[in-house]
Amino acid sequence: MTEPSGRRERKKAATRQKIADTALRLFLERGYDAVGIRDVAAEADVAVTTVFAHFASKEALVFERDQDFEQRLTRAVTDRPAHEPLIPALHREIQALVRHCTAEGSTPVRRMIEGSPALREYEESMSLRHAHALAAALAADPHLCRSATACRATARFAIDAYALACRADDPGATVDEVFRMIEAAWEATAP
Amino acid sequence: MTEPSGRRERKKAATRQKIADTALRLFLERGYDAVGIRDVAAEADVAVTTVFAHFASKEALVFERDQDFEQRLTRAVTDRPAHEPLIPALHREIQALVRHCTAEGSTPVRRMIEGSPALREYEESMSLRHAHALAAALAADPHLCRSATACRATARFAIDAYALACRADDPGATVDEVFRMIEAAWEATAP
DNA sequence: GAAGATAACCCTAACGGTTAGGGTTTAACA
DNA sequence: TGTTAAACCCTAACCGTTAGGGTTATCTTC
Repeated sequence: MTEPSGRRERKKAATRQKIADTALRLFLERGYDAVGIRDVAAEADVAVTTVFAHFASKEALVFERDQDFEQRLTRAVTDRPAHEPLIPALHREIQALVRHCTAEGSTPVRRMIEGSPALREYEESMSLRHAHALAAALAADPHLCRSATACRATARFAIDAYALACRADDPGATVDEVFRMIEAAWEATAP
Repeated sequence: MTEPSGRRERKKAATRQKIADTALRLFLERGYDAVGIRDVAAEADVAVTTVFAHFASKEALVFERDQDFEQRLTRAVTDRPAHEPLIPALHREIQALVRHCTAEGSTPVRRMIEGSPALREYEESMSLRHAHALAAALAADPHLCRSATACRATARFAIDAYALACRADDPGATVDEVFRMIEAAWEATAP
């Protein structure tokens, strides 16, 4: 996003990118479990320790792109036009995120994730973090006078909608249907 | 549950119990991360391979008791009195499960789980499995004519209620509040 | 009761993700 | 220009987990 100015930062970003690209390529070529961290490091021509200096775990190599997920979610709430109701704004953003995750080129990656228990678990734990962040954003919104429980539940429901839709036959329709439920649930908590 | 008849089965069950007890004791004494599988095995006086013959992973040692969770959930749906509405039955069972998980003696275990990312992740992935099973039970119920999406979403919402309540200040009230939302969401899917 | 069959267990060695420790280069900057 | 610190490297290890192959105790069948 932000252009790195110094040579050092540029080189660092290049190294990171090379590792991520190499890893994803090898994973897709040979399968996630059949590729070791040592393979990735060798192919990217860096030391194993360098891989872990850029990525917290082997699984993180796969989800490299999804860093802004959390930010997009919370901003959909905090940056929405004044007086716009919450649920439609959330609905729209989740819809967009689902489209991004079910786009044409993402299919092999999704299949890989679904095929590896470790990756599924990792994705799920990311979702938990996202739900926490979203719940905090909801609780902080001055226009929404709801209990902490209502905020936390709604945040998890929204993440559920995303998770279900990414695996559904008709992702768009799934988001819409689950958000009809979320809308009703949210209304039921009106003070 | 079922009394093992032969000596072999009794000895096997005893070994399993000894491993689980030893593990939980050591974990609580020294902290989950500070205790290795080799420590548990040595203290329980068995081989490391024996530990993994009884438990699929280190994390599974902690959740040894919660095997019937899934069965209780699905049975709350399938075995409920004819014509009893779904949501109250689910509500009641989740309430009971939460009480079980927040009971007096469970506090140190909960603190340990919350303190270890590995355990939190494992618990979350168990929850996913439970949600799958519950969704299947809902989809199979002839009295509930709802879409697969509605069943899956409701199942996840119910699991969310459990997860939120286990970590809440007032677990009972949290279950009640979230189930008011779930009730509304479920009604919104009526055909 | 003796003779297999087999379940439960043991040991050793290894694999793969991950980290600690400590060294070298190179961009950044005073 | 010299100093600092970030990025990187190597080696060796830790830890969860599994494979391979052996020993003992229980079960079963004759």
